[in-house]
Amino acid sequence: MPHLTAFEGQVLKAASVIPFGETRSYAWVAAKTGRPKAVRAVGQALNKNPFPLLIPCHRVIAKDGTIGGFAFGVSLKKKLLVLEKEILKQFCQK
DNA sequence: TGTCCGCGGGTGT
DNA sequence: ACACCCGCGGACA
Repeated sequence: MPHLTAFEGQVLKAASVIPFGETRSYAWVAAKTGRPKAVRAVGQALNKNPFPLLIPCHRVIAKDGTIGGFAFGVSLKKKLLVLEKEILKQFCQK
């Protein structure tokens, strides 16, 4: 747990709470941190993404549903979202 | 849709 | 203290 600022901690915390197969907006995360207008700062925090494997940062997308960006590539982010969606579907069927 | 501006926090200088 | 970066959001045309 490298030196994270309080704000970054809040962001990561909020992001880690996002349920599997679901998505939230940057504004949503920002609201969770108590800084509703700090959406850009949220993006920066997620971009740094100290724990890519622990934080579902790919579940955080823009409010209009578009992918803002992703540290490992937007295409991968899309794939991950689709993949989770598919997996979730499998669980519902079986 | 496309453009523009305000926004908060982190980091470098 | 200042400037610049950033995975945004909302307003407006």
